[in-house]
Amino acid sequence: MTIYDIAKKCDVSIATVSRVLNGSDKVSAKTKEKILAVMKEQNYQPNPFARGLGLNSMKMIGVLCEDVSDSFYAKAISLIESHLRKLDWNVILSCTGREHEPKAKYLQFLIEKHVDAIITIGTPFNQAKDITYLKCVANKNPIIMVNSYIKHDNIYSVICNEEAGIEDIVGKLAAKGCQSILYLYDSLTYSGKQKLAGYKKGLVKYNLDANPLLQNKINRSLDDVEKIVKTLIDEEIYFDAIITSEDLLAVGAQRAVRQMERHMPIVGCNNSILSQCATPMLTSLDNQLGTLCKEAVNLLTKLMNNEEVPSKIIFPAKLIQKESFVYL
Amino acid sequence: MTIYDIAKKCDVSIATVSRVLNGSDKVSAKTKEKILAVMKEQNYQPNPFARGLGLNSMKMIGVLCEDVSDSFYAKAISLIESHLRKLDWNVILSCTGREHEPKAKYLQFLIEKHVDAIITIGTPFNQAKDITYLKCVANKNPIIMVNSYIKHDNIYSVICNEEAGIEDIVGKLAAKGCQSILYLYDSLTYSGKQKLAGYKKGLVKYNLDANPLLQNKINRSLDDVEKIVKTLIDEEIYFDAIITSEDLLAVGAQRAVRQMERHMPIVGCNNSILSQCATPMLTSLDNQLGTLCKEAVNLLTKLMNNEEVPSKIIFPAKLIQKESFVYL
DNA sequence: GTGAAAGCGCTAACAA
DNA sequence: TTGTTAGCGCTTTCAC
Repeated sequence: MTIYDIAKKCDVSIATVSRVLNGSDKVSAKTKEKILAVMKEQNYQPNPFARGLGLNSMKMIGVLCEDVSDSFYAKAISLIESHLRKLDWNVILSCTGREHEPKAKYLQFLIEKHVDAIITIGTPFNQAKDITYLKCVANKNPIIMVNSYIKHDNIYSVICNEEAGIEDIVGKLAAKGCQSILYLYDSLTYSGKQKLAGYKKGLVKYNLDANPLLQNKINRSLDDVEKIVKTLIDEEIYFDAIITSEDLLAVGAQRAVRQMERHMPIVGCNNSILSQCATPMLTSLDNQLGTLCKEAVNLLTKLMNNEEVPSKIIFPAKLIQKESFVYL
Repeated sequence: MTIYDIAKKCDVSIATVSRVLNGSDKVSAKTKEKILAVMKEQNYQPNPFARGLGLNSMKMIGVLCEDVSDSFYAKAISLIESHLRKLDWNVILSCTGREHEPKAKYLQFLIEKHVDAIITIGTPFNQAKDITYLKCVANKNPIIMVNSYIKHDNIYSVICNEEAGIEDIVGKLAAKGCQSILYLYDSLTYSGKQKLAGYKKGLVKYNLDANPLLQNKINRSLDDVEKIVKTLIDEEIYFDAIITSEDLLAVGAQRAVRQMERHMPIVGCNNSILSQCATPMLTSLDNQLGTLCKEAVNLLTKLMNNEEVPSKIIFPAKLIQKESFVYL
């Protein structure tokens, strides 16, 4: 079933059929109606490749992240996909994995498919070469980064002010009387850097213990985080509160602390389901992923309509206090 | 930069260029080399739409599930994407959501894009109309179901024998002396039905308490599961072990049980990260998702090569015993 | 408001 | 081994 068949059945030219297909107003109501009826009757579906050839678009958006199986990215993709779907856009997925290797190729895969735009979640690109390639891609395709930022033409960012969020938490903990806050993080993505910066700023601002042993970069693993917390306690490094860059780390930290029969406020980040599965439930900094993703799609829509859009949109983070904040 | 430009620069015809593009062996080494060199120099990339038009394929696989933000589906998509990526296939995503409404349209979206095949994860389609449409689609496009089963030509299933897995757990609990096992589940997907059947079979086989009040269908929500468990205890419905169809439910169940100061073995399903985040860590039935996804892609590859493949592949489930199994 | 026809960039059958 | 050419199914310009 092609446009020719429809045209023949309607006694019109393919041009006219094409016009109704593309919603042109230069078709008489009667003709349009007839054509639509036949299309429906024949269950006609335009060939997307042929359409793509002509329009140079198949209405596909490339979505790129490190790892969909991470609950944070998964949530983001879920939100983005559902928003895009409503607007008749399709999502084509590309995951780089967490290995430290060149990742430009994952962008390349999307470019090869001629996606209309690219949305990145988090910071899939960290190496200089990859970032150079990303900028190069941006010259042709709009790129929207959710929770990451690179200054360049045609790259747009929707981010959460996690720096201020963490700094604020430090302040709240200081107000509770905490002096030595342990900070555990697993990576220095854009978001990771913000949070670390917020922690450091907070230490200065509230005049807290700046012992460098209280800042630890570790693997994102329950075992590893439990081990380090226990070691620190064994070695009598004093701390009276914990902030982690990720809920999973907070889960492990809390478990270790309780096994060592200690009590202290513990705060994670992302406000994920993991924070609810821990006992007691973990207080967590919500980076407003829902808002970010919605705005990312919104921004994309505007870009496609050639409207002016800001290159950076920042939302505040929000502390979700749960059980793990009351212990001291 | 098109195939014509490359041809001109190489002083050959577009046919020859096309041949090297498609790895034909009917090109002299010298010509091939020259063409490849120019392609690289010009950074030529074939237009995927034009290619799609000719080959009727853009090497895209539609992946369909209810909800990527669910950790089980997220993991599956992650695995499938990475396997397909290695084979140069792209994933285009379609999520139906969990609302009870017609879902055929989400399949339709993929069909409209002329994907080469469809992989479903879990049971996105449950209503008769949707299943009819799915079967209809199968007449044109191969469909591979991960952890679901529909008998029909061109629909292939890769599943885990969760029925036997659950039945086995019931046996293990009986051996521990449990008499009344509470079973909590949230949905009757294919997998959900298998597990429930396994539970029931187990009750019969091991001659356990068949009180229907011990089988509860509930929402997938921590709050709801906690509520029901507490209510049952309050109402003095006796049970001395819990099995849930999902780790999340087990997390909530365990929390409720402990809050009521009871101890009993608790077992979840999916062996997800959630089971590790709970304290104590939850024993869980692993449905071998990694194996299923790998086999699904493997099967797909064979289908694309017109090799014979079985319509149903079954792997055994595996009980991962963690802390929550030792209490009694 | 409608039609004829020229692309879009590629594949593949057929010729040479 | 290579080239010529006719599609693939659609969009769009230009006439009418």
